[in-house]
Amino acid sequence: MVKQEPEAYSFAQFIRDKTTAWTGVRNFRARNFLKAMQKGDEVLYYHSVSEKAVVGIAAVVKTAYPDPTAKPDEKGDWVCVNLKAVRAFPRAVSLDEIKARPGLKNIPLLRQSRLSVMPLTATEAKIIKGLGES
DNA sequence: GCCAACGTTGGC
DNA sequence: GCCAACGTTGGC
Repeated sequence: MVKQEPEAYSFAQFIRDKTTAWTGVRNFRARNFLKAMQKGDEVLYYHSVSEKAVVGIAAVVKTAYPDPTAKPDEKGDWVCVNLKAVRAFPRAVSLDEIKARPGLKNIPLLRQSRLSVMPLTATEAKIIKGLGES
């Protein structure tokens, strides 16, 4: 799952762009999760702050490579991945709904709200997709 | 290498 | 707009 403020880069914009480079991640843990992404992996797209809901699905089209927006003197080897927008959910899955699901109690989104890139188990992803596409 | 101070993020 | 949580920075 990746997280983004809709004011900064909304899923609607992402759909229009079709693909995007997921750059600008400057957190070590988030970076490690970026590096772990495999081509074809599904990515849930969460709108933070003003909307607080999972709004759609994307997919990894290119695995981690050096982030072109990172300055050479910035410490850490920052990476980005390329994502493609797959589809918007017919119905956004709100943070409240996620909190209400016992099966989603342990997702990093709830446990560590500031992490911008995080892994989900297959089961967790399935529950959220089930809600969003029902 | 520890820890206080500060900045940022994100939920409320 | 506030504040808690977290990460980062800098003094010691």
